[in-house]
Amino acid sequence: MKLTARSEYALLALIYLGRQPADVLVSAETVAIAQGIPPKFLEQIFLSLRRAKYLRSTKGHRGGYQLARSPTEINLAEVVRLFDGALAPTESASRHFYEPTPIEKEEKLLNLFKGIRDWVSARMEATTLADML
Amino acid sequence: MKLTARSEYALLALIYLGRQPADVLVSAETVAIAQGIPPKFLEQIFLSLRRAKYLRSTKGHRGGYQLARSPTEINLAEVVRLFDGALAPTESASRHFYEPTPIEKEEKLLNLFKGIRDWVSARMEATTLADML
DNA sequence: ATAAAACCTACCGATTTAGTAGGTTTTTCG
DNA sequence: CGAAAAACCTACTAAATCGGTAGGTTTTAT
Repeated sequence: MKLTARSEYALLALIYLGRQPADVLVSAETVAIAQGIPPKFLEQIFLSLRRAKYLRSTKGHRGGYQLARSPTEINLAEVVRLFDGALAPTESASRHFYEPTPIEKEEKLLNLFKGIRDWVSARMEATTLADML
Repeated sequence: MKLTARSEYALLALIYLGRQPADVLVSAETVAIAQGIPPKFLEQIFLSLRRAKYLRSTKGHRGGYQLARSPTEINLAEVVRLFDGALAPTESASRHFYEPTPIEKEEKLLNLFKGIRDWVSARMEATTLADML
């Protein structure tokens, strides 16, 4: 029931970048210091964010990062999923894969958790980076 | 964003016990087999559930467990918290305790997560074991 | 040429998780 | 009375995950 530091940091960094004018490049180092994130750790996170097309990067001296999409087109659910995987409160698979997993036989419990997952997903999908600026 | 096996198993076991007539004793072993839970692991879980007053136990031959409260008086939020701790999606403390943690400076983000936590809590507090039977 | 930046991969220590193991006590039943 | 069945309790452990760190390489502006 908890986010990892990775997704928290990713969100904080995206928020910071979202506040910059669209054409400005900011180094990972700068963002790290501004948001209180371990610099080398943020580098890794930015690598993932770039590969997932949330960021564009420019190499070399005076290079840096900028958002690759408008803040209104980045929803928080996607970002969190990128780092933490599914938003569901129960796995209900992976282990016990050979036979119907115990919880899956308890329909009401399963539906409760599905309902929660759906609500949380919907809530976070409806929230964009723009809402956080 | 995920429950541990402990709370899943606890819920499954409670559901099973909730389905028994109120005065029947069931051994941990029986519940374990019925719900597909590793028996010795379930023993530990039952120990916690008894200490937290969800279960009553009777020792010795023909002994076993039974619910200590009516299914309508056991809400799922409490059970999950017993094993997994708080339901909040972000810790936002513990680390960084010396200075205002980065996420706490981002009010909007923080409020989003508080809102989610509150909704999930409310939902699970409103759901009782009786609803799962 | 140098410095600043992104890029990339490997590693690592601590914590948490999901159990197992192995005993002790208590109680009922034959 | 003795055996079996049950709860009780504590310690251990193997594996995964988490939160980083380290240390290099490549690219580019100045």
